[in-house]
Amino acid sequence: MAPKFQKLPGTLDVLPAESWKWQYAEEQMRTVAGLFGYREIRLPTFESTELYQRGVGEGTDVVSKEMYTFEDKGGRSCTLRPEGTAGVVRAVLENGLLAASPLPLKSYYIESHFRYERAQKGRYREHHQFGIECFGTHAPEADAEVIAVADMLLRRIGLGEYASLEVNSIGCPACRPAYNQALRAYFGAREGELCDTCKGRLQTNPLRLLDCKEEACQAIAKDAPSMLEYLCEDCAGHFAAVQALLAEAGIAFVVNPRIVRGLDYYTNTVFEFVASGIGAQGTVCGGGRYDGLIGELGGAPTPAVGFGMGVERLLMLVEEAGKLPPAPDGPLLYAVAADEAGRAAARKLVAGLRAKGYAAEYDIVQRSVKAQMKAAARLGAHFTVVLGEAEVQGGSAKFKNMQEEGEVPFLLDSAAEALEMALFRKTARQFGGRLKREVAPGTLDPLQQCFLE
RNA sequence: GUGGGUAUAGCUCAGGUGGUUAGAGUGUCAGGUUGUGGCCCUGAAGGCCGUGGGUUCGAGUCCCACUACCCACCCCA
Repeated sequence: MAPKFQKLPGTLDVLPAESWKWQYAEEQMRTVAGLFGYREIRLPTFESTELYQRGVGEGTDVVSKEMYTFEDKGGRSCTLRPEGTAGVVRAVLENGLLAASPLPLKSYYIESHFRYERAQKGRYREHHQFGIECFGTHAPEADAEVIAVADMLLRRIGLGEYASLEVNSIGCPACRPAYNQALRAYFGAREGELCDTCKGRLQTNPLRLLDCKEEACQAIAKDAPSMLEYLCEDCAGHFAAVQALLAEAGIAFVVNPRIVRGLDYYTNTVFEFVASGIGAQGTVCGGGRYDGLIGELGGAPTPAVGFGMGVERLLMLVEEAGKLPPAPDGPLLYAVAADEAGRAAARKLVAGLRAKGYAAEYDIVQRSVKAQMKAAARLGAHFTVVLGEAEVQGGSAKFKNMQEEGEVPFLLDSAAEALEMALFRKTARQFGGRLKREVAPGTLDPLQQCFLE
């Protein structure tokens, strides 16, 4: 029975039952970004089409055939952002941030990107990306730091052994032309064996031949001259320094001379974190240096590095690896009402707990006691209490622990405080005294926090 | 843009060679226990079988088109 309205191809619903996974991932992203001093930037979802044409590059697939472009009522050509960097650069320049703030300028974002392409596992038309950008330094330490952010996030989220880092350098305007020349000479000699798209790219962008997935092309590319042999002195030194810094930081990597990025703005360092388990889309995170982009978009030439990380892909990997944390706790109390008097008492008790900052629920569908108990169990409530005429008269009720055995009588007037105490004890047992050292600051709620102090 | 596969209940799926009231499991709701969850039992609700054509006396079943989804290419996160 096809519903009247269905979501558009390549879009995704994140339903209430699983939104906590997204919140968890985003929380980790914000935490790690914060540890490295990156601050959030929030930008418009659409920009002028020209920004992307100039920024990402007319020759890229993203710009030439994947953009959601429309004309608004004022006759402007607008485009739903297909990637994050161009918009960040625009905002940084428009607001004069490079002049007004101390360098480096570090920012991060978590936002939707839109690309019109055929959806498949791990690839969507609207996908979410966590990205960071670091402006104003050409030092290799910046490259290493940007990579370290991605590495730390992947480790914290449980993917340390599942995603591997590949790095490369694609040179700068000083050394790239010579390399392109060498590639043309090498591939040109065997042009007949190349696939059609590669034949075309031979002139326009020979770098991309290295990236072709065609078997025949790969076989040829295997022995192609490496960019690394053509790097100018500056680029070679920079790349060597980046590698040394990564090694020093204990971040494992392999140099893969065949990684090239699909966006035109990259220079020097490029990198990808790749993993298996999300279909054919192995790249969870991709990025690199883009020293030419700011100038291209009208700013004073400024070096920059950054990366983008696919949130959907990240979550797929985390689930695949079985590294998701347990689902969040249910309410502290579900107050079951047996009659009208009990209903009023339940409302009061629940309101009191909520005011203290604890999740608590009662039945708002007027169901039977049994159905309310079922609802409480399904929600994962820690405690239930059945309230009716008798309890209201007597002023006390038995609170049932839903997760262990046992019923405890509490006075209704002080039930909220009693439940707080019960939660204290539970927390104490769960975490024990070593908690302080093992748990990162900010991951505990205020109650757990004060228990520790 | 290209190729392959799929489309039946909220979800996962059965429904040889076309035949009359379309099934299971699970989930939902209710009852068995007139005030107590998880196990068990019973019942109910929930389907113009993706959409539109065609073949046929008759189509969930065969044919065509469309659409969507899945997988892959391309590209990218």
